[in-house]
Amino acid sequence: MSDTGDGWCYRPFKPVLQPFPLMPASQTHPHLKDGTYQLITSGKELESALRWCSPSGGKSLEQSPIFGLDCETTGLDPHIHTIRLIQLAVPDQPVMLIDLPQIAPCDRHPLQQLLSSPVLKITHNGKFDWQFLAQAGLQPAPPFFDTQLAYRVLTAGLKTILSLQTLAQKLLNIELDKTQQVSDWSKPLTSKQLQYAALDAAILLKLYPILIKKLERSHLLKIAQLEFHCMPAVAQMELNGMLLDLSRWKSLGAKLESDRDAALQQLSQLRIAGNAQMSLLPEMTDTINPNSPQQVLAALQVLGMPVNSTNQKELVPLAKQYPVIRALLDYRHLSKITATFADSLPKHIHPVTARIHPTYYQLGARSGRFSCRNPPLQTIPRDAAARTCFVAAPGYQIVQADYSQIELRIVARLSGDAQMQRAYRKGEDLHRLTAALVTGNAIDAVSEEDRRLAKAINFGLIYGMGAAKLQSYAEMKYGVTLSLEEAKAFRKRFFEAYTGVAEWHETIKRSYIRGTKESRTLAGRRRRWADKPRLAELLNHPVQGLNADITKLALVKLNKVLTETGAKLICTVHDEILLECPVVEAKHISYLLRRCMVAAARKFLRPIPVVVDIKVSSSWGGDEA
DNA sequence: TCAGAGTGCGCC
DNA sequence: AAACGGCGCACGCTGA
Repeated sequence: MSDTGDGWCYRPFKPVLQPFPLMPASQTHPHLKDGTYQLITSGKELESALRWCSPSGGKSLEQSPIFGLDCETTGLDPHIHTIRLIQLAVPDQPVMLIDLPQIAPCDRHPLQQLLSSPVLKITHNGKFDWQFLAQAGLQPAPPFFDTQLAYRVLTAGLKTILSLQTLAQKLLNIELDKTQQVSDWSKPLTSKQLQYAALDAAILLKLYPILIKKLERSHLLKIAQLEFHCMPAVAQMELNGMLLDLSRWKSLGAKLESDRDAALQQLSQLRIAGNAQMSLLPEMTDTINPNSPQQVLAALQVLGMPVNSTNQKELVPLAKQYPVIRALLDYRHLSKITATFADSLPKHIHPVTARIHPTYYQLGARSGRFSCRNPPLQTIPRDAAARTCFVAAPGYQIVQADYSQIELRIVARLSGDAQMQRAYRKGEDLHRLTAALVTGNAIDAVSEEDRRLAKAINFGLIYGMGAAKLQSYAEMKYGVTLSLEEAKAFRKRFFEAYTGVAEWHETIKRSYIRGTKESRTLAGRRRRWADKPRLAELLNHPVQGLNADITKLALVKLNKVLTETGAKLICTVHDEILLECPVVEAKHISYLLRRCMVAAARKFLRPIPVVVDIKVSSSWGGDEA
């Protein structure tokens, strides 16, 4: 699909706003007049139901503008469980309940045709239905309208429950009884189950016009459509999963565990508090649990160390002076990695696919970013030792692409800062430039340490970090020691050098003072606050949110161009996209990936140039040694 | 005993 | 006046 020229380059659907008449009265549900259904249990019934109007008569279902789509399944895992019932709710018709297991695969063609037609499909958490339908060979095609995503787009930032039940109650004032949801869908279906299933799909048709109006009134229809178009990509990404080299991972885990134990050994030998030893054995008396912040803090204070907390921020500056603190930090790090990653990842290897399939929530973060869990692939340690364990299947390669300094480029775009814009247009290194500007050195004379300092300054100060925090942030993340006075001075010079950024901050500060309770990205995404936002949140959302908008647009573009290839989307981490593709296609896929990502970002960043770094290798962390 | 808030830290 | 944001998970601890 080519660029429509209106700022988006996927096909928008036309909202269908004409009201549809209520269906025949149902005796079984007092609140709804349209709970009637038609149970379809054979190929013959399916065929006649899907063209209930003769060709000479009225329109066929495919010409119907919309239908509500829902599935009941035998469980939650699309690699293991299967569809029991497909519900299609069409305006003016009884809900069609298709008992899929009873329809022979060769008789499913009319259904396949319907689902792959460009009719608007209304779903609630359609990612779930998409995955089960795809696994059944019935992959539904866009356009989609997802009531859950729509409601999240409308309420982003607020604590809101997103169940269909809640939406029905809030938007339609209908109480849905969900007790049947967890009933046994593998046995012959009861009329209660059928009634429940029909109602779920019928409700979607009712929610749709209400949500459309709300989205339009809030100028959020485009963002919602971006999310809807993104949904199939996310659904497919979850199905694809990632391949973990288990033996490699286990030997890494073993090494980390022995390193951890060595750090603990060192810690106990240092005898940090009288008789008390650091020990992992809680049944021993007189021991300190090194995993207990409380106990560790007490022990450090007994030793007379000037700490009020045991977090990294406090400890890192002391590590050079006290070997015991160094050992504690080493232990903490290794303990964290082994507990959170080494031990847990193998548990997530899927029994059927032998791959890892996390759950991605495309609106999991208030900013519009993805969140990811079970396992959180977005937080895998970035060192090569860990990431080389995520490998391509035999005959495949991993194509990894990430935006270079996307958040800083967004700041340059949003603030219009002349200095930043010029630097980016000339292809300069912005961290080097910042280093030169705050230290007063020539740009060619910037040392590596200065550049690390500048990174801390750039990433910290754009979101309004104060001098004290900059000081500890530079120390902790970049190993650069600053006095508070230096931190203050650098902060001052940063805003003197980047006056556009200072003005941009001022603009946001004014809306903050006026008491604004919402923020918009350049693409129109909105974040709301129930109470007064913090200034830093208002500074952050336009940047982090636009990053999310851009990455999602890239995914949408990508999904379109990958269909004819052997490439699979396997992971996304905020400004990064991972594909797995046959070795012979790697070069072509790299080209497509870069093109999609650059096009998506350019849409919003122009005139700031966009840079996408791409690596092709046998693993996420590059080619193994 | 167990849910839940709190601390701390992995990532971007 | 001063203020960096967004996540998920493991852990120890608290309190009903």
